Amino acid sequence: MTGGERGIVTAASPEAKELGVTRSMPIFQVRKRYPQVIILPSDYRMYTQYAQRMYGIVRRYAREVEEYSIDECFADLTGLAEARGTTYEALAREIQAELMRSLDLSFSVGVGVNKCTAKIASKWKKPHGLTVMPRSAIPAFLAELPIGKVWGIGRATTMHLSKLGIATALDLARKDRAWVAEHCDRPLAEIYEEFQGNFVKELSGGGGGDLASGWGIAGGGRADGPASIQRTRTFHPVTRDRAFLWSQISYHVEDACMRLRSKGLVASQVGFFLKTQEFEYLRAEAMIPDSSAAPHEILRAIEPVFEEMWEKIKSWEGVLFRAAGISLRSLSGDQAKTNTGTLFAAPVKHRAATKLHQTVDKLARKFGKHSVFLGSSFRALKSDGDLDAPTGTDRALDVICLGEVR
DNA sequence: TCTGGGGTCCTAGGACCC
DNA sequence: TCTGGGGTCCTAGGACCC
Repeated sequence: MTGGERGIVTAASPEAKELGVTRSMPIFQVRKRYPQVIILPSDYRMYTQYAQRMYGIVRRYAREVEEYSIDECFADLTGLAEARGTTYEALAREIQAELMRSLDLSFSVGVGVNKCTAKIASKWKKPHGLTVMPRSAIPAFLAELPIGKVWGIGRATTMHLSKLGIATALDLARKDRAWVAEHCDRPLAEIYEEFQGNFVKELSGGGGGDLASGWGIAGGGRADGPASIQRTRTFHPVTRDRAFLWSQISYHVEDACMRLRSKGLVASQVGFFLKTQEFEYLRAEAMIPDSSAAPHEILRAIEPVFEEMWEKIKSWEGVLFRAAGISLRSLSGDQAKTNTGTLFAAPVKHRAATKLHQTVDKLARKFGKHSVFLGSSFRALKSDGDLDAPTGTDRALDVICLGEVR
């Protein structure tokens, strides 16, 4: 199983699952109850490389491939079996064999007439299963499937449906459209349509769909770039130390900006939140003047809003926080990369900032992520264990703008 | 299930306008 | 404005996924 670096299980092998290891189980519990389980840190860079190779192989067969997650993709095979004078099952088997041969990993493959049924089919037999669900066989599969196991139906919807007497996927599929219109929201209505054998959920990036595959672990990314970049972290013990919380936010902003720059993007909106001990969220948003990927500019935008939130918090006795996070939204390509900036931006200053961040990014690659950071992030890094408090042998220079440099 | 982190999409209702 | 009706846009937050 993996997740050793985080303290909870990220992914577990079939053997570990067999023993009783589940996702998000605390590592200390695994150690105690199943000492024979091998615990590894997650290696997302490696998984990402494998995922890219997986997409590449599937693309050799299908014209349309959606990179759904770090370990799954959807592929549109429409028409391909006929064109090759074979069956969809044989075609799927060929792709699966090629994946296993090239990557030396196990793959589960499902074939269906739309994404929903293909997803069900791909999970039907694991690991290295291959399941074909023709339109005529859909009801037989759905009859055995608890509604809560369907892709897109979570706890809340399961509860809602259970009150309406729906227990299996087939119970839902058997309803008529008038009933669906009355009791279901759009996502659920789409699932219903796919249960009828219709093709409703497009592959992202266009096309149609026929095959889903999945395997144990593995990093993907949308072709059209992310819609948001988030950073969050839980800390313990819980706290209501303002400086500490601000430092967490600063740290996350820096981190997210680094990611942003590595993708050549800038953000024009930022949201942040504090999560209380009781799992309640306090959220706020700010606009970033002149879309930016510079942490100090984004922090400047957040600061007054944070201040406002803090005024409220001050009056709440005994409220403690367990996590903080930020989210960069409204992302777009960095214009400064292609021209000299907007009419009203200050081009000289902007270039200077770009140069500064190129240097920061270079240092991060060379010496590690947080070799240079904003002074406001210092406390978060310290608590992180990434960094010890300054000692006699360390040097800490206070540099304007950058903060502390060690 | 005492509960991690990084994402996406949908929707109710407020703000604003005519 | 002792005051109707309807449209669009935006945002906060819910729900879900891996």
